[in-house]
Amino acid sequence: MKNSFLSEMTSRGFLNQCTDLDRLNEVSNKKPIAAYIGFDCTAPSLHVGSLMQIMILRLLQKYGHQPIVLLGGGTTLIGDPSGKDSTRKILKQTDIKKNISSIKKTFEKLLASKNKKTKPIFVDNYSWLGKLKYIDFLRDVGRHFTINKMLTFDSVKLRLDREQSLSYMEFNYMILQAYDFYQLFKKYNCILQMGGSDQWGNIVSGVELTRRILQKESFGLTTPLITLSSGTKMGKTEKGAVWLDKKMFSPYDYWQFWRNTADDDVKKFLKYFTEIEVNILSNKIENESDINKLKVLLANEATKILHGEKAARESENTAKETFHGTGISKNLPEINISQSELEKGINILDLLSSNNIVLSKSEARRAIKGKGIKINDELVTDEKKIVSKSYFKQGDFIKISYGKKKHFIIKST
RNA sequence: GGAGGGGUACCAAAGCGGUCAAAUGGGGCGGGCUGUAAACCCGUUGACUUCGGUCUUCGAAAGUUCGAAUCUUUCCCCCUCCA
Repeated sequence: MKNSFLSEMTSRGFLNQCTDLDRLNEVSNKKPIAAYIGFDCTAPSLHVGSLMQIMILRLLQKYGHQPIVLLGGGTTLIGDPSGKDSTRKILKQTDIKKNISSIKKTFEKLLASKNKKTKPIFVDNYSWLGKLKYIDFLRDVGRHFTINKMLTFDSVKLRLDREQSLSYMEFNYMILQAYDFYQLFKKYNCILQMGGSDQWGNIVSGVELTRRILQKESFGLTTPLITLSSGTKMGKTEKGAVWLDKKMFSPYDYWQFWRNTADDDVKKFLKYFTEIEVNILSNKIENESDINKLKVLLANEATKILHGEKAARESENTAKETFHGTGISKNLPEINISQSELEKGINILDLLSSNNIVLSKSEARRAIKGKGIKINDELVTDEKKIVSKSYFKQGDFIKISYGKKKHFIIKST
């Protein structure tokens, strides 16, 4: 296979299943295509769970194809049952709208928009789903779906097998998603839908629907499920989900997330989440005996893609200073405390709890008992300790640490 | 519609009148070891505390009792079997 979109998809390990790989390769090598991936809008930000899909959109652009980003303003109202044990909470439309505009900003950072031919097209499926007329829809679209077949899809079958309820509303999800594909095919000549492996059923439905209504060929492709060596789901940290929006998850935390990748996942992640050429990458992996250097490489590259080169560099420096050097990085999260309060002195428990370093005073007490709190790298043993101006190191800040990885800087205002 | 089983902390699951802020396991957090890994070991895991205690919690509400997660009544919700 020559150097093409699909060849790189393969070499990076993004390929799980495709409706017709050879034919798609042929078509996509002949001329640029438009391809879409849909995203749920259940939260104001995407998280790393969607990152692989985003990397694929970038890859499309790299090879001159056009990505279509479908933000599911309509389908999020329903809730995709795929891969879920139970029905999710139903969101209000106003919240979904807010989520969409917030998520869109992230995409605008991640996808290049200079080149007219490859700049992303954003669509919200509410614009057509919201207009559907029930009877017409049943006649035009519903007739192409048989219950017999729908019952065989994993998203449905798994629920039924586990005796979890599946509402009629959710049962319709795959039809709506299929309809999305059909609409995008008509509007933008979009011939390919991609998604995670749990989307296979929904995607195939779309390919079939397009064929039945328009007698046109289209393709579906899924990515593998990311499995961690620990067996847990990717993207959870002590801080919760790893969000892509820096307001919800700071660039430094993001960098740390990648830096803390398990040994067995590093090589895989380098392929997935960096854009280093595959052969160069294999070379690096082979010649590097220190796995921690690879983790730093991963963290730098991944952070660069999302937050930019500067943020990546700063994060690396912050990490170096906090974990290796004796210095204190000014990039750590800051806590501002008024001059007058500092003059008076603040009890350590209050300081910790009122600045969200810990959730309660009880937790603060526990942390101190368990040797988890340090001020300027000195262990705090007395929960009655008063923090005042005299702790200011190098003149203008105090470093306060909870455990080995959570550090804060206190400044006076 | 009929019969039965159940709702306990982040999750799973014990407890079935006082010794229960609630066994145990998982997860989380902290410490040790190390490489900011993994595995392993230790501690901790409702809130407030002058460290004596105090307050709020076992689906919801009301009641019995000196005393309730545990007993009674009503309500809500889940599940299993039969129709």
